[in-house]
Amino acid sequence: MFSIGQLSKRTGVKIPTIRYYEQMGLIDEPGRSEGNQRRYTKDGLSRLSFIRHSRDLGFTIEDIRGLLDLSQHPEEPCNDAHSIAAQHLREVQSKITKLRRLERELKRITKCDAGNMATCAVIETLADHGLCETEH
Amino acid sequence: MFSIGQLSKRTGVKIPTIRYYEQMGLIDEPGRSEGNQRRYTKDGLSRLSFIRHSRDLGFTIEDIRGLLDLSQHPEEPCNDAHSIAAQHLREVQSKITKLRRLERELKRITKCDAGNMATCAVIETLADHGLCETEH
DNA sequence: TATAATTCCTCTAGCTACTAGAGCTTCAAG
DNA sequence: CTTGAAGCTCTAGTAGCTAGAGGAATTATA
Repeated sequence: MFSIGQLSKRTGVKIPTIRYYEQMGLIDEPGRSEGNQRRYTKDGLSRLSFIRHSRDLGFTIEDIRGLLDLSQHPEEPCNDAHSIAAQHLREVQSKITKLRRLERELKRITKCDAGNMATCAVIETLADHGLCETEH
Repeated sequence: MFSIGQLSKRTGVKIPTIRYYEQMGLIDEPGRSEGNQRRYTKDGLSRLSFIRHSRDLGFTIEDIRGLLDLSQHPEEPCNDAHSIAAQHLREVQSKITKLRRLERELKRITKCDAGNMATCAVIETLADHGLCETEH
């Protein structure tokens, strides 16, 4: 049996976040001590680790809800789990693409070495969209 | 003089967002028609374009507040504008790095072709952090 | 066993940057 | 002068937490 603090230390999930997940229905309401404090089992620990790990990989709460459901049915085919992960991969890739475009643009405008605002490439570019090299 | 709708069309910023920026103090309260509707000048238009463009480049509202302030002082040196942009560039680059790690991990786990949940790499990886290839 | 330090409880509100909707008023065209 | 589009204010909701108030329970030390 773990207290919420111990669970937090073992999983790296902050205490208020654990309570938040409980509220969102991602984890079951655990048992309570006589004094009404939460007491977790190993099952609770592994479920929370699953959630933590999924969040690290950037899955949304709703994705995780689905993945958790799916993981409860070991005999079923795992197409659904795959499509959630594959969809997420596409989102990640599209974010990367966008950020790389931003990076290029920011690199370009921060290269400016004008002395003052009036001729500063940063300010000038922001003021005038026409100076951008790429669409965004 | 533009109505809020015209301003919205010219800048691509949605109407409620324009009002939101006003509330946040990013743009000045514009004049009003006799019937209390907002009326914008060219100055308002260029300020909003500046904001729009900055948001496209991923600057936060607070960053933009700073950049707008700086752009009002054309005679001053532009070191501050640069450091805001350079800092933002670093943040973008760090996001890219993280996302690339995620991408690698997601690619790996979605390659799984197990038939069912019990042996599915997606579920298994999420359940057991030890199976990850990289830290995240 | 008494007390002190720590942890835990619930509840509410705040963060970013918007977006949506209700219910009402004004504007512009015909 | 009517009608439909556009505008007004205000409130609340989005994701995923985080912070703080005010109080109760648990654990460690004396």
